[in-house]
Amino acid sequence: MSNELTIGRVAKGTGCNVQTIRYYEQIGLLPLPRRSEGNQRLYDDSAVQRLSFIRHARELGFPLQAIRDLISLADRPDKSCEAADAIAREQLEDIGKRLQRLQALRSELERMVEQCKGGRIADCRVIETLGDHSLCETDDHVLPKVRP
Amino acid sequence: MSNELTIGRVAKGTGCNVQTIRYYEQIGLLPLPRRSEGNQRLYDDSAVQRLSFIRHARELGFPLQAIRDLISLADRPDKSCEAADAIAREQLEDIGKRLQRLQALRSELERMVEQCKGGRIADCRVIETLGDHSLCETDDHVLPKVRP
DNA sequence: ATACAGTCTACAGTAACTATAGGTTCAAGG
DNA sequence: CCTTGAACCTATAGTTACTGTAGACTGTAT
Repeated sequence: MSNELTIGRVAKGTGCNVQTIRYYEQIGLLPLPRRSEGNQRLYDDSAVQRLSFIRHARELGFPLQAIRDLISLADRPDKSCEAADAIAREQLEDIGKRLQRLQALRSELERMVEQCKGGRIADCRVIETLGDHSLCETDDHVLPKVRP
Repeated sequence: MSNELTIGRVAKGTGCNVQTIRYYEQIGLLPLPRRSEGNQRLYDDSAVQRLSFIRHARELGFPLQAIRDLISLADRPDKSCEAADAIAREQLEDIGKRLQRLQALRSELERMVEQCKGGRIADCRVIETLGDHSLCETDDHVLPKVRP
């Protein structure tokens, strides 16, 4: 069965909203879908998957340019190995930092929730946890490469 | 040592840029700092820490509203425990999902980089990795899919 | 046949910055 | 002191990534 879906079904299926899907098409992040007789967009499963990917990556805080890079890895398996490697490594570095900060924040929130069970919040250290610079790459706090 | 810093020093120290600091002040995310004779902002260490927190939380993809909530936890340790607990739990749930997705994506990128080392072109499954909805608990919008 | 929900394009509005213009402050060198 | 230039000030415009609205068209269920 070739499930062809309308934009509304795709939106429901991916958690994106309809306008966002059209926006992604407009900026070239999604390929132009085929249209029905009456000019309505019709999508297949690959579009649904790509859109899910974009949405999840955006939720993780990746900018659209990083997502474009990631997609290019998938779209161009014929790309030079060094180029793909460079993109993957750059993203990996960023992901490593995100993971560390998220884990630190989780620990801190877990500790708070645990204390809450006891009936009161003794001292809240969320700010300190995320205010800590120890996971930053350099001392002078250079912005990540995804933001040029 | 209660050193007073100019906005530029704070910007360097936190990795934010100067305009962003003024913007956060404008929208009430940062308290109004005291001013010098010549009307220039002067910050103390607590402002630096709060700003670092905001920056890291933003990098992790939290919207300013969630950050406001988190800050309110730190600012009012006398707040009702249920309210604080609710905010913390909500963020925790979100963080758990982010962590799983990031870890999945990292594994996939690591696998690709590993294949690259071997000199051959990796088959890329980044899209599938993050396209997967299995970590979405709000699966009611996910369309029927054949899964073993 | 007729509702009416869903889709279309085009454009305006929002969130969270980011950059620019045009002027003021301040610390360092002459 | 006086100058000079970097850093600061306010105000405003531009950017990214959406989100909402208006007014017309399509598709389907009674």
